[in-house]
Amino acid sequence: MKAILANLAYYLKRIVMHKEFQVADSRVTLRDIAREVGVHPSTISRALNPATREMVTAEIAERTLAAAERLGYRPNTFAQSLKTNRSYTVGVLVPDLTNPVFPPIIKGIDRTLEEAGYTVVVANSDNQPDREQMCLERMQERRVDGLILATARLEDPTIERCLREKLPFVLVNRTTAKNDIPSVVADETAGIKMLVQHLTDLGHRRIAMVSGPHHSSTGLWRFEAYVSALRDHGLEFAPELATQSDTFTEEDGQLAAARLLQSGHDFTAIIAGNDMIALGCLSALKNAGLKCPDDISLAGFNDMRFIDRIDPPLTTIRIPLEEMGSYAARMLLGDLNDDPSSPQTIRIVPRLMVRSSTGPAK
Amino acid sequence: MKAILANLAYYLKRIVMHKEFQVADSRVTLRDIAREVGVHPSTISRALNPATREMVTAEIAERTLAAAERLGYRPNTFAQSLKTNRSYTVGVLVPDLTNPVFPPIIKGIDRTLEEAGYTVVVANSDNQPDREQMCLERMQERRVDGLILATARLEDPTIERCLREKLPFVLVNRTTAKNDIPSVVADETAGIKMLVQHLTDLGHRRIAMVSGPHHSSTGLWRFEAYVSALRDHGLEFAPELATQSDTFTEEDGQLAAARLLQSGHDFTAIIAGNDMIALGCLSALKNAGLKCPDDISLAGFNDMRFIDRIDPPLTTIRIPLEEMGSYAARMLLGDLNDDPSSPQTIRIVPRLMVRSSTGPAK
DNA sequence: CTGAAAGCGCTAACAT
DNA sequence: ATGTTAGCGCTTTCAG
Repeated sequence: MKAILANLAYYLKRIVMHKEFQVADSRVTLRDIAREVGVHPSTISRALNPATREMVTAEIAERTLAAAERLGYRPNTFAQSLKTNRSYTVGVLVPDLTNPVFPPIIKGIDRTLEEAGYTVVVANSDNQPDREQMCLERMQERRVDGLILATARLEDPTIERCLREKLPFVLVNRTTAKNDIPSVVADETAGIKMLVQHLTDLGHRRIAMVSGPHHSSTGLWRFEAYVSALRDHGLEFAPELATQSDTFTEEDGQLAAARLLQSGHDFTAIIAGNDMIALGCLSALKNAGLKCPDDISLAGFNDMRFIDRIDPPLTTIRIPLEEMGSYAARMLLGDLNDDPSSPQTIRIVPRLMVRSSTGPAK
Repeated sequence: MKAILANLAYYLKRIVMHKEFQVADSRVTLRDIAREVGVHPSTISRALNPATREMVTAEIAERTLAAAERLGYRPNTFAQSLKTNRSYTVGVLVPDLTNPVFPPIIKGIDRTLEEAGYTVVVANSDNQPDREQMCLERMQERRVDGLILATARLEDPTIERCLREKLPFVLVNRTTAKNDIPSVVADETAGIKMLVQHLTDLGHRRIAMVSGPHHSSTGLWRFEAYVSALRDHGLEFAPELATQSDTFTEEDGQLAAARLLQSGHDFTAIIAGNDMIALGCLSALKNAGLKCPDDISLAGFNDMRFIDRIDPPLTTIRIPLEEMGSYAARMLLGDLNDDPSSPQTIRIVPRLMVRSSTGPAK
């Protein structure tokens, strides 16, 4: 009796659906396959899941797979997630998608995570801390299994929150002051050293810096590396030659460089906090009637796309961005699977790219 | 093959899923709030949903909201989606995230959809049709409510499939041959006309074109617009001056431009299918020992980021990319809400950006 | 090896 | 206005 009612309900459902969706959404469920194969839905579930497939007869497994294929079965991820409490979704938070540094990182993350069966959800914070929190909130609502943050500041409330809420997460590109969170970053010190070496080789002795904001690791550490690299070369650190850009953007880079130029101090080279800031420096130099590299040499950091096509092609430090993203993804996967061998931090060694924006000191 | 790939992803997922997972997730449910407030869970559900809030007493609504806040309640989207069959997720398919054209489009989409309560999932097809199908399959597994495709070719199996499966979707940037699908694209004809006008104003009579691949609307239509714009100016279309780049990349653009140059035909200007191809043309010109714009003028299309910083700054056609994305998102929202007033197609009028890559004809 | 049954957290039709 | 009830589709004990 019960079974009859159940069947009746089923057919009624089909009829209604036929009308509403016009076979649009062939919502095939386990039960449909079960009916086809002539076994219980839970058996179908077992047959479909490779991890439990051995529990069923080879013959049933085969017929199940065939029927699933034939009917165009697609597991309902909501039901799966509701049951297992796993979303197979990872959130990625970036400060600005239109900054060419991030797309390759995302690509690397996506590739690696996709292979592991995860879906990536990218969110743009537009460099605004409150938007960042909003994004995080949404990710939590979406019940992401983990997060990859490319937005880290040295003191970072978003990270504090992830820690507090015990969300598995890793950092990429930037890290925190304590650097105690799994992260994949470039070896900033090594990169800056290469740059200083390159410039001193060209005869530069008065090297200025327009660093990124010191609330981010890439801002502060590159600055500190600059100071110590100068010392290594027996050059004195002159505070008046060090300026800080408020953000990693062309605009603020230009402003900072303009301040530096207006100060009247002399120098023959500038190291910029990254390529974006370098672009700003270039504008400032142009406005001041200075030629690069004839009057002032200029170097950047990141080797972002197209930076070799600008005028003049920029000498910079290449970071394997896609690889960095891929590492971060693997690290997070290690986290999610409680793999203790997963490293706590990776520091990628960068490479000097010499181009035309640096030349002999005047 | 398609099915095998789809299944593979599924299996991989399942294997990992087998592992245990313990999260310190403060899983507050409706029942917890119900207990606090002293009413039935369904009342809480009604109080929490703005659309049904009027069904409950103001006092209970208030206490519910307070309790939800206090307990840190977060609705379980899986349960909601399972019940309502709505995921509030939209998929966006792009051919290449590292092409600077797409991030602004995505940004516009994201912004608009986020406001409407949707989450955006971006997938990268890397210009590979089979990867595109895989991405689509994943999106369907994720049960996206709709799709925005930036990958359209004139004849497009992915689009055919969306149509067949009755997935709500719109196109952005590119469209299909029949152009019968809701889409937001630039007015390619108007853009090319501006370019031809600009070049003829500068005295150019022999204008070549390195178009994008003719299997995409942006490739073919810009080419056709070029032919007809020449006619409008009383210039004869010379087939030997028209080359096609296999893809919208620097590399293929360079190859195509090199072919054009080696052909020995003379011309004084090149219109490139887009800015990426223009970059390739620039390389080809350089390799041929030709100076731009002194020997040959060059123009692109899209006005992508940084194209004004290259050497020489490129004359091109500006498309409001973020706006385009935003329009596409609104269009899809109209679709999802069965809004009949939602337009079927939007053609955005672009703007000529004159820079230094174009000059008087020799 | 397979079936039965429970239930993940939520919504919505129905009942009061 | 609120409670009751019945699932959404799946996984996973527990029986047999």
